[in-house]
Amino acid sequence: MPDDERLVQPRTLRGFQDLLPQDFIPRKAVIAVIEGIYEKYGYLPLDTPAVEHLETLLGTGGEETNKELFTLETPEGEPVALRYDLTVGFARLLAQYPDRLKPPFRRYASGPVWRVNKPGPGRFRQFTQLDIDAAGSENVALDAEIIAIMCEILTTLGVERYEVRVNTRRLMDAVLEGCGILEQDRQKHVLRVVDKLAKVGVDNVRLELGPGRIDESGDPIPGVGLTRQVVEKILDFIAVQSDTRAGVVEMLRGVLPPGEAAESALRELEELAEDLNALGLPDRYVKFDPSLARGLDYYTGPVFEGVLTDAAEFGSVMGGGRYNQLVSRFLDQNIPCTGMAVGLDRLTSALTFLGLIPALKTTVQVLVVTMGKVPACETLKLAAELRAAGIRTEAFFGPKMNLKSQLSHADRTQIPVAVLLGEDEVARGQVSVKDLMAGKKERADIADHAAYRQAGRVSQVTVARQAMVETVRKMLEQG
RNA sequence: GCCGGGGUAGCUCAGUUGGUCAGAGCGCUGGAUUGUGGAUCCAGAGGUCAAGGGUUCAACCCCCUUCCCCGGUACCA
Repeated sequence: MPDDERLVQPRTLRGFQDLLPQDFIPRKAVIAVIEGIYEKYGYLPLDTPAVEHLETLLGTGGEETNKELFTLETPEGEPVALRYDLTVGFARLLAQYPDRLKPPFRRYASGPVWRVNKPGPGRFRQFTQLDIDAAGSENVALDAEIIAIMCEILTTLGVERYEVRVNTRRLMDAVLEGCGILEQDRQKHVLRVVDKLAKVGVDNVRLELGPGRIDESGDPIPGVGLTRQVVEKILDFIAVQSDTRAGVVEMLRGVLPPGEAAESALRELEELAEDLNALGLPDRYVKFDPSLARGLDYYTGPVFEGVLTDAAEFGSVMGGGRYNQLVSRFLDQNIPCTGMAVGLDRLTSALTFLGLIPALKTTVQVLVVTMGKVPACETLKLAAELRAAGIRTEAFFGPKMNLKSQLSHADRTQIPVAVLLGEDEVARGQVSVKDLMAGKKERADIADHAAYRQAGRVSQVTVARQAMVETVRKMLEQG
């Protein structure tokens, strides 16, 4: 490392990541699949700014001062912040253009969001969400469709074993109300604890709902402080599980407190079950799970979350829910909405882990290389011809123009085909077309270097210029 | 935030009761090989041992402070 004070140390911010071609190429493929499915379900693309007024993100009273916000100041001194999801911007949009975005309205949006958290595995301060939202109806048929989208995404990406967990906030609301827990803070606390069930187990949840516990590191975790009786009631509720959605509904009847809130929550769940059946979503993929809570507290109805069974350590890779009150932050009249976002960074990490994403280092199909004194304009002409035929082509121009470094470049980046142009070829109006993948395979067993070089021209043909595009195309098809 | 483990070459790491301890592998560059990728062999470049302070005749090593990274936990509208 040069000891030079003028040099800036190259580095990224804590929780931010660079994506090199080998990371970004597979990622783009995933994005294309997901956005294609969004459009298939009638969602329209749009975009909103990364920066919003602080009050847009916080709500007017500034009631919640959230430490996860990346706050900034404009040059004019206005308090602003980076968006922490794409949903709030959508709600703002609905309120801002009531004449142009008339409900029902569906849109998808993709892009980076920012949260000030402690980075962990698959967890960053800047991460990318692919979001859909549907506005203008309270009908849970919309929620069912979104769940269908979640399934279709995972199926299309080749995931064989996954689970979309579904619940509705109204069930837990009814349980809490039945237990006499009415304060919002305590309700939120209970939801947080319940949501940890799968992670920490029922015994720890019992402790955290009651007196609290000491975790493995010796750190005390304060409990909600509920009585034993109430804790058991809640545990009975979240312990409900069944292989079928109908089974869960049936069991819930037994444990829910009597009353209108519980009745209507159950009716909502039943309706959702019917819609999910109508969409042909099997019980083994879409499950009702009363312990599912999710962090955001703008949710008011159904909530959902997708997990890859064989990559569960990556956490949920997509999730969402219904938020019927959020737009009323910006508008007198209320517009009910529901939505879902895919966490792209986690999803691609998990897919890579499962071996479902091919590790591509390049999108280049052909490298044009030269031997001897071949003028650059000859190279450019060849490359242009290949591109005109729709072939992704890189013309090699590097610090060293010897053949070894040119072919090494192709080998390193896994470019499948090379077009070789030497002085001989130029003189005869020919080119050499080389199948690099086949050549690699054929020479793999050669140990002696001289023999290796000798065999250099295997899997290589010399053809007339006019036949170049056709020859390249055939080679690419075979590969 | 809290608990624990770390920061030595581009990467992964070794190192010493404190005294030729500035090291290895991989990678990189050059050569063997001026029109054929890989492997091999040879050579070479690359370090203020995270930063600052302290103890000592002597510190990469011990102590203090700060920063950063990793794991767990908390938090995540």
